[in-house]
Amino acid sequence: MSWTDERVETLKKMWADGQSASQIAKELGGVTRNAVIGKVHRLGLSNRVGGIPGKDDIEEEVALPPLRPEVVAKPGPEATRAPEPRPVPERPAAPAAASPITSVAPIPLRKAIIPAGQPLPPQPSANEISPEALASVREVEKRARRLTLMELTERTCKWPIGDPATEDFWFCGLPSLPGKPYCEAHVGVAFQPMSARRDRRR
DNA sequence: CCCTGATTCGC
DNA sequence: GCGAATCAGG
Repeated sequence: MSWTDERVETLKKMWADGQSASQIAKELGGVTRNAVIGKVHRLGLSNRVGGIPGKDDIEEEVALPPLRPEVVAKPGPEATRAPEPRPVPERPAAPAAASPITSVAPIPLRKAIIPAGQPLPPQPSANEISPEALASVREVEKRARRLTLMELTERTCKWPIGDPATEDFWFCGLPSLPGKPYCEAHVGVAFQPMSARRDRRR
């Protein structure tokens, strides 16, 4: 595979959108994440500064020695770094999600987290969940890995637990079922046959 | 162990 | 220019 204009386009778009190199590599196909990263650097759209700059952006080598004017005015053949104040792709500040059990808030997990085609975490009311599944879920949640949003991968359960408005919030994080966004227990409450829902519903 | 981006360097 | 290998880190 080669970097056709179209593929580069996809790369740029996804990178700007905050997708990881490996995700982009999967999407494109025929390339590894290394290839993607390499290309990203060559394209000069590397430093994908996204969130809080942290503290120090100025580094020793460039910032320390006050150069004389003539020295400064004469950049080498390869001294052009695009100052480019890039617009930061909006970050999902915090998922305005709530526990599926205790609340009915929507969950804006963006596509960067949930693979295409996956349904968003449902918000079943308590009376739509079988007592068995409910008990099972609560048991599992005690053993949840308590991952943060950033720690989620395609293989971790993305079921939100707790109140996102507080520190008392995390994601299940247990191994997700292959092809599913949740672990076994959470899949149990997330995916229910229509018939079962109808029977249980009032 | 899963993952992330960054860098190097032979091709 | 390309990207595998490697590095450094969460």
